[in-house]
Amino acid sequence: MPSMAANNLPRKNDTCNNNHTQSIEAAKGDFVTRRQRIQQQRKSLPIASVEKLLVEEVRNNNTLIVVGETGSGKTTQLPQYLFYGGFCRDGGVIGITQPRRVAAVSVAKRVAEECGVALGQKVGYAIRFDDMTSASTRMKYMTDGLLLREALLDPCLSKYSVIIVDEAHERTVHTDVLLGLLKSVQKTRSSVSKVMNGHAQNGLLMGAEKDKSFLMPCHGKKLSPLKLIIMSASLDARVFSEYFGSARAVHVQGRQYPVDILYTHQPESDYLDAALITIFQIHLEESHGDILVFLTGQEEIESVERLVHERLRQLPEGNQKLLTFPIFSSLPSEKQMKVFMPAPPGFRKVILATNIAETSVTIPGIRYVIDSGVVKARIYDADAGIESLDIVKTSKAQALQRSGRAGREGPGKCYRLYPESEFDKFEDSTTPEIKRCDLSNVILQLKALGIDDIAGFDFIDKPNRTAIIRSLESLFLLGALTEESKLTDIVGHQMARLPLEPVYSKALILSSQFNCLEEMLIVVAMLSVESIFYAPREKLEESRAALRCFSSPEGDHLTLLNVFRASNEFVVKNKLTHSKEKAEKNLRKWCKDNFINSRSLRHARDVHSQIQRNVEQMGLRITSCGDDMLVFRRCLAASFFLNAALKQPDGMYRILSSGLMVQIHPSSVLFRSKPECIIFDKLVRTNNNYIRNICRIDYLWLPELAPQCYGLQ
DNA sequence: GAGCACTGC
Repeated sequence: MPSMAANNLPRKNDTCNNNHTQSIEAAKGDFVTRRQRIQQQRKSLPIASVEKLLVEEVRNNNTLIVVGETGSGKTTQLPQYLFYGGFCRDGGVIGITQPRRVAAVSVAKRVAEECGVALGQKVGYAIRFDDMTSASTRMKYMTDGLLLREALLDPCLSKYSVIIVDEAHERTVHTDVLLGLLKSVQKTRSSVSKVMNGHAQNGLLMGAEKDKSFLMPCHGKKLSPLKLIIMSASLDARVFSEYFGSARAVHVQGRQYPVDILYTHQPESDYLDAALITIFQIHLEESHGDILVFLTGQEEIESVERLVHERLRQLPEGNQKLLTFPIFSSLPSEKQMKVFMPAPPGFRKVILATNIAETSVTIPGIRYVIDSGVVKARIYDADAGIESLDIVKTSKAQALQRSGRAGREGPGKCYRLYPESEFDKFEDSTTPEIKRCDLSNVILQLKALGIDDIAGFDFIDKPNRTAIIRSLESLFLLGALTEESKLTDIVGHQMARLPLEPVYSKALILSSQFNCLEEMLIVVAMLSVESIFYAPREKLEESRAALRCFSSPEGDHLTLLNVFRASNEFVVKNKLTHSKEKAEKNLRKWCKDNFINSRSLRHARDVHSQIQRNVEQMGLRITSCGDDMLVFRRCLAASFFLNAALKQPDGMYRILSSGLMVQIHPSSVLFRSKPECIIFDKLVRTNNNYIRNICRIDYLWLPELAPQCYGLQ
């Protein structure tokens, strides 16, 4: 194989440096020892002892549950075992799904290195905006959401011989939908291959009669049965095993150092104060090692940070060697990166984190964990149709995950700020997301896959019936579904194809008729990402002044449009005179000066180019309304009519479709001016019912533009 | 007068 020779040579960024001072021979030597070291590490992983068993189990069973704790090596090793076990013969691909992008990328990189191949060849990854795969890719790491999207184009997932769903215990909405889909695909593919193998040549696919929708695209193709592996870190494999018809489960040992769990004797009335006391108790009495504190949000993190600094000043100078680092998702990435820097000699780090540090971010050097026992979680009230962020108790699994963060590099200690009796009352695991979110998108996807009976779909956990009905109604009002709840011919299919929330897709489709698709692409991209503006407490005034430069009296949508256009102008100018790297660096500086989160803006620019390609492929005409913002606002009203609200005498707003009383969020540019009639993007209940991203509209537009909702009866 | 965490062709 010609590629083998190339694969044995060191690659860029590997061991060969670019200035040619190192001889090829020396580089080869380094490379060999590095390869040997990797092979040794692989062999010492707990999973290595069961390689043969696992390959046999997969060969003999179509579905297998693999339970492996942290450090077992399951994610990196199992795909390689199966590859060398012959599961990619005939060109089949092993797909491995992850709930998070970073995991898909970093694991793929590691496995490519272990295999000694360039990333994107035998081993690759695919995530939104970034596809590192090729025709020769046989082990493909990806996000579970991406595989769901792939299923829209190829409902039988025909290129995959094996699909491994990793981190299934997290039970994200994507994982749950994927499990249902895979179960169905597996059934279909078994029946197709049985037929193809000559059991019944009369064309009647009896066993799969129920799954008609999946059969059609598979029909006529010779497909091998799909091997399915569900990997979970939870100790309880029963749920998955039962769901897949008593599938076999294999347990693989983890590799974790012991963590001492300490509880309080009494319940703490104030966990922030308890956290503070515990931080200093560890700092003054325990040996070296960094501290990770789990809190619920930015506000708590910032207040604990202030309190630590205050108390530190009261200590003798020798005891002041303690540094705090906050980390939460909306923190700009430069600041997030600081948690990874080792503390200066003699100093101890305290990391104050949200649950971002539970799974998404692994910080080295942690020996002590302080667990508040609470988390801010999304709750969905299906009856009222409101999402809220509530502080709730963690589950047992979550508490275990948190304490595990202390035992990654050596024995550790976890201080739970609650009594053991309290822990015993925690739920075993966190409620699956599908039971606590809006289902419009899930339903649209399933409908596009030909699954019409949503309530009858074989979910591992059935979503709330009211939530299903509510979403069906709103999809009907948006024109995606017919009265019989079938996907509508053009609009419904177009909406399912766009990787956006249904109401945003609707806005894009409508805007091409209103001649403002250019503006809507920008606004939808900006609404799709995390908060664009960054307002640190210590620079509140400056950040407000920066926002005023962009703000529009018509509302937040047009303000976002102004930000995107200003940034784009800056980018275009910069591209002419600077290298790509320099231009990107300059854009980050521009963002910082304007109190804009550069990560969010970059994300919005990625979404923008993706959905621009999408609408072009659909044949929509991209035209601009120029300065005629009235047209644009009318288009917003025609799309977001379910989110229209009227001002009340007391300054509150009443949502016309539900009657719910809400307030404009203080971050809105219309917080003070309070127009008579508005549409909003999102409603989230925190301390109040807050609506975010507001645009001024005319009340009289509603019966004209959304007669299905506001028409005269 | 205030922002859990992820994610998508």
